[in-house]
Amino acid sequence: MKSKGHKELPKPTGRPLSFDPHKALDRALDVFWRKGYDGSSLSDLTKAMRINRPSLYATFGDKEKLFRKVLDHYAEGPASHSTAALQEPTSRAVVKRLLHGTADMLTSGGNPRGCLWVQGALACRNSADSVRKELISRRLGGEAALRQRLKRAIVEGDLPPDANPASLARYIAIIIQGMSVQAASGATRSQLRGIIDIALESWPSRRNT
Amino acid sequence: MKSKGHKELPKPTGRPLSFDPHKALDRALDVFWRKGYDGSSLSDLTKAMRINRPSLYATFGDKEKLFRKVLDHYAEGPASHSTAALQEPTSRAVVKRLLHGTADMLTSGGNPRGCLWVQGALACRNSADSVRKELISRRLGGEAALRQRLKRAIVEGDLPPDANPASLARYIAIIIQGMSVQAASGATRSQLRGIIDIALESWPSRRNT
DNA sequence: GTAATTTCTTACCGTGCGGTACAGAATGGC
DNA sequence: GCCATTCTGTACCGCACGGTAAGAAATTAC
Repeated sequence: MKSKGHKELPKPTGRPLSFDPHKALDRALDVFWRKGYDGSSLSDLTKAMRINRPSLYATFGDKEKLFRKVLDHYAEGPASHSTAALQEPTSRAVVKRLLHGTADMLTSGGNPRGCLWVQGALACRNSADSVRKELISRRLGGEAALRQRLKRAIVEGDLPPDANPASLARYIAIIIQGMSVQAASGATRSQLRGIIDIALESWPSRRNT
Repeated sequence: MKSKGHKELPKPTGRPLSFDPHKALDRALDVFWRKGYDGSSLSDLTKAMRINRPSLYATFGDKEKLFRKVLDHYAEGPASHSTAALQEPTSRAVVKRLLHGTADMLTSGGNPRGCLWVQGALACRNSADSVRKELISRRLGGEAALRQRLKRAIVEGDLPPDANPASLARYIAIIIQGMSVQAASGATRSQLRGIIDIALESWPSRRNT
């Protein structure tokens, strides 16, 4: 590998791209989100992205690499609330924002129903096994980040010292993933909010934040 | 349709079946459970069922009809705890048995990880749209049964009169479906039990059952 | 035995899949 | 102009899919 310069735009010779890769990724996200990994065929993708098949291959690699890039795009876009929520001051505020942000995203009119991380992971055929593992690892990663945040909350006195960060984080993860399934079944935003209220009743906290 | 006798075994002429349809259904359940609807090919199925393809077609109809029969088989077998749990005397006992029964099933060594109703419903391609709807309807049916049971609990004074049966049933459904996703991600039985303990802390009840 | 009936075996059909070869079109360098 | 370089469009490849036609094999009825 050569050392790359600061932002070297190395005189792009040759025929220029006729599409915006960022927009194309957006449209690919929409397809994968709606249909899952296996359910999205290359024809679906190229049609939505308004790109020919060899262009897709040249720009993004094969289908699986495109999917991974879409996952990054998803984490930075529609799912960005899940990382942003960790910065709330108290654990209760973190969890509250996490759950409400998820419920809003799951039932936003412009988005497909459900969560890409959950939709894509299940019911994939064997050939997509690495994709399944990737999604599992991303879900576990989010859960681990929350667990770390809850540990900090204990140190800060925000959660009681005998609280179990691992179980609590897993509990929240289950709520999120369950809401995703419910949203795919047609649950409305207010219904999800009703569930969040119940789920938060058992949240341990020293303050009534 | 002619009126059928009590157990008429109407002298089966012709070549007899060389397999047990019940066992074959068992093996088909295993395949669908592990791989989902779309992920299970006819070759996977016939290989596991030890049946030739035309035999499958003659006995069970096409792939979708076989899947529906497998769903019934699943409801009567591995998932039978979910209907049995409704007969517990108190709402708390119902929910407790429901959740623990699910956790046990999800992490039973002999079973595939996860829940057939959840695994199969998501990430299916368009062609299997009717299958997706069938699974959604079965999940909503289970939720409705629990809701009715909780309404009865209010009448019986087992739940406070201001409890919301619809939200509570949905809350439990979310826990179940979330556990299914977690089990597919590798969660262990004791981890799931830890979550159940947290989830039940917010359960309203007049007795400490 | 022979006919009738039902199941089993093999081999195949059309379709859509993910991925690619190849030639033509659009740019920069000179 | 004219080359090198890069992208686009079409048409194709091998493969696995769900589903089926046709005849051989196994049983009962008589």
